[in-house]
Amino acid sequence: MTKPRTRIQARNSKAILEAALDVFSQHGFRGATLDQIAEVAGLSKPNLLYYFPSKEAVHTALLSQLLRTWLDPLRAMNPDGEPVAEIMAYVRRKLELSRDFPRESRLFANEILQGAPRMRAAIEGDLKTLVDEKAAVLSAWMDQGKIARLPPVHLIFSIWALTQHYADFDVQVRAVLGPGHDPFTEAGDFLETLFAKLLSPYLS
Amino acid sequence: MTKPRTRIQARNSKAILEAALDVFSQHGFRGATLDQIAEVAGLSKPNLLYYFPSKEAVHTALLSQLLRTWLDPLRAMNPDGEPVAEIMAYVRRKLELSRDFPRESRLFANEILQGAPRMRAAIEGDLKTLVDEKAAVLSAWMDQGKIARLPPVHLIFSIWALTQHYADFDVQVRAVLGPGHDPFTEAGDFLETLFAKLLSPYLS
DNA sequence: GTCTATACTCTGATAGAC
DNA sequence: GTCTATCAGAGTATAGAC
Repeated sequence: MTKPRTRIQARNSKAILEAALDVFSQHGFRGATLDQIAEVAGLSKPNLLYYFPSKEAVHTALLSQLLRTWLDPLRAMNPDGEPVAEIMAYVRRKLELSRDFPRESRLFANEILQGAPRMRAAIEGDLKTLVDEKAAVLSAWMDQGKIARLPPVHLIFSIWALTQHYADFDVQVRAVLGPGHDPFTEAGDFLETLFAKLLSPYLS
Repeated sequence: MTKPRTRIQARNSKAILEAALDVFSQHGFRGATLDQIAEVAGLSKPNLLYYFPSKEAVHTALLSQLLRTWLDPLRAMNPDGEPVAEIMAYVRRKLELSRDFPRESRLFANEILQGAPRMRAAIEGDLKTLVDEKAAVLSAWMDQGKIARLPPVHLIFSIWALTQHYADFDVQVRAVLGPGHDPFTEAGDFLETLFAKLLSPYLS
């Protein structure tokens, strides 16, 4: 079912992936059931299995889309741009992903928590390659004294950790903040301050 | 099986909780199976169910231990100590928890990812109370100009996010760093630099 | 293309022998 | 206290009518 040919196929395929995102992101691969996915999608279970040959296939379809979307903001970091502005823009885009696509973030988190059994190749391949490339860019900026000298890969980890936290631990964040708070707006301001100070090359 | 009375009971209870920690932390509640837990523990499934009445009970036993251990480092933050040193010590202890008890960290992460169905009360209660209390301490330190003015709760979130990332996303961290790295040692140095700069009250 | 019916396996839990 | 046997229900997947 890679290329939907009719309108009804397109609609059902989309409904299935949408439902699967709900269920897989909340319960992980093994905790998710086709019954639940089919119900959320508004289809019978056999009908779901007409569109995708197996549970595994549905999951794989979601994951293959995911990594691309997930890495786009990092890919967009321009080596020829102004260093601090480029990094800040990356932080902002990553936080927007957390805000607008929290289920995708949790799907990814679930996969990594489980030891990345279905993504290991992508992580050791595409992901590592891209990070290495961008770490080199960060290193060059540090050599030029444009930003503070820090271990570049850990700097990238810190951006991932801080932005994804607001999607993955949303329940905890909201419970602790209490009502009357907008987590993502507050996080945006906080992270801007944090990285402005961290990246500043002046002062220890 | 709250109070083991014989040596064999103590040993088996411990083996079950140990095995359950392995399995629940990797697959979440629904993804974990009693078969798997029993096998890892080296017991038959009925024998496991002699010690704990249900799957739920095993999980609950793990979680009730968890939150206490997890919050101890924050609880230990002393309002009468030297502010920067206290916060740094908290970061260090939290990172040590990630290094020494990664499965516990992932168990917690799984529970929150799933919407905290079995921990909501604890999070909205004990956890929130403690965070509110410590946020007040941080605010006082900011008022006294001892540390930079930042949203205190988000400062705490940032410590959680940055330290837990190295446990929860361990697979990704190691894959990206490649061989020949010690993630936790490097993280310790990096986070020390990060929070030193962030907390510094001087300079914007 | 979609549905009903169903095969077959896995999972949580119990009964009862030892 | 531990084991074998087993149950009822849920789980993935398939067959075949329409």
